[in-house]
Amino acid sequence: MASAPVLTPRSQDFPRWYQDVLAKAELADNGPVRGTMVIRPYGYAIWERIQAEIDGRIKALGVSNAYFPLFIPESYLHKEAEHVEGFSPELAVVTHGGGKELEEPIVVRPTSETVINSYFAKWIQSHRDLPMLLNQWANVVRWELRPRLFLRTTEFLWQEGHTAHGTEAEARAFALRVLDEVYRETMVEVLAVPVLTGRKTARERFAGADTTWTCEGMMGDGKALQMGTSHELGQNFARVFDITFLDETGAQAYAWQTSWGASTRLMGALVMAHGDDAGLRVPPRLAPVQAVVLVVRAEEATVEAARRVAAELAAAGVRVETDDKVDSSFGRRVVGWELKGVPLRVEMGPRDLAKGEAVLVRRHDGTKEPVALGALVPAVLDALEATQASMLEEATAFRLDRTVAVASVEEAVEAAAEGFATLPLAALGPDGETRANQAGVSVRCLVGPDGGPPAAGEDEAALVAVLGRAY
RNA sequence: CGGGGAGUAGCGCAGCCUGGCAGCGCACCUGCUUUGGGAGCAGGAGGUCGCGGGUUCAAAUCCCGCCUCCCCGACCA
Repeated sequence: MASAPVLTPRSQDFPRWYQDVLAKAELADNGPVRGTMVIRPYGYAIWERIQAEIDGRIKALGVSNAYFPLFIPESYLHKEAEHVEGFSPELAVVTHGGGKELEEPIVVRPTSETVINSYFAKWIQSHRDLPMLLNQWANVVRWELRPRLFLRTTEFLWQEGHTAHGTEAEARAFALRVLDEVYRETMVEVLAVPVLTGRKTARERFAGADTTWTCEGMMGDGKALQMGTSHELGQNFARVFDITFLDETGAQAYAWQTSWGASTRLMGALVMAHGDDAGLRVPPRLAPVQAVVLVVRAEEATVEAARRVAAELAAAGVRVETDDKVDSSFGRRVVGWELKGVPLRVEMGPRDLAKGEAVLVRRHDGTKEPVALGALVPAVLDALEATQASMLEEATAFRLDRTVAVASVEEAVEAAAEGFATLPLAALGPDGETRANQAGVSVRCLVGPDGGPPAAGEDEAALVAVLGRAY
């Protein structure tokens, strides 16, 4: 029974396909105010899983969660020159409260360096107070010119980590640990997105940072997405917020700081890195629902058997749901679960039961296999593992296939139409970045000769620039 | 902010040129038959035609002004 495609085909119109997926997988809707977003229950369930994975890794580094206010005195933003310059154009400012005009305008946080550091100044007195390692889960507001659900919304959810250290070396090491052990690991191991990690150029780095480290993913259309950043703030904020401490020798010193964040943009990355023409595909380690037990027909024995199977799977640690909504047709329900990207379906009908089997269907590649009921639990566990691995392999192969080593900016611009271009930093030259930018291509990050983040003291001439079009 | 599209039922659209009962597909409700890849038939419900003004006996349609959304670009997590 042929029918119209469920979604706009990805190859036909990628942005349209993206929006179709968000709508039909019930991830998000536009909010009533331009650029705002409603995250629907299924989308939020995925976000909560992302949060849990990131939060656990943050805490493993010894960081504690805290919460700072949404409102920031405007004057705070002005203390750090580059910071205010970077964020001023996109601030939402509150000028009235309680029916009266405010004496000092209040800014809705675009990020929280300023408030948090004003408290760090209070809390840090001695080298014994260091390192101070805090994180908060919060919403922030940036008045973006061109909003796009999950990728660039006026209000978005994220975590922002803020730390203070006694030495530059310690701060740098911490920023890099976050980049690797929190972000890269979550993105690669959980989201199955093989991100590149590297350093931002001066032009691309965070407003107020000395160095910005980034995770860059390749989306299904070959464009790059910045999925998380970790900044070395040097002593820039310490100087303006007066974060000083007495070191072991009794000398007064400014703290060295980092900040780092990852946001609901990761939801966009998930869709664009793994989605296909049938909808979303969620990697098993991330999926809020890893398997759905699908009752084909409404027969009592089938429903009972399905419930039993679901209970066994749940007992084995699988996040499982039972679909016995047989007042919808089988085909409709299948399409619904495919749109949502649930990794596995266990289909159970009277024919299967007669044989003592169920049909195990993998969303990742569409393969179906009959499995004896007694062997279902291990089969599901295996299929989840295999799917996770295949998704990462597939995304990695895609990125490699779309990455070209080039020798000039012109070649890089050409290659960026399809994906990434790698260009020796020496060949980029002093004005190469500008020329690439004019062609709609940016330097996503600088990597060392081995492809990872450049090591401390690495010869700049040996670095490689990764260029691409970006979201 | 520059360029390009579009606002008509929950979603997708036709109608507009040439003014004359506001329509189609999907979704929704009821009933029956169905259910192994978006079921079929029958009967229903649902509308400030983006907003404001103007022309006219009469405006979704013509005129003026405004607003919003989407896509491409510059900015960004």
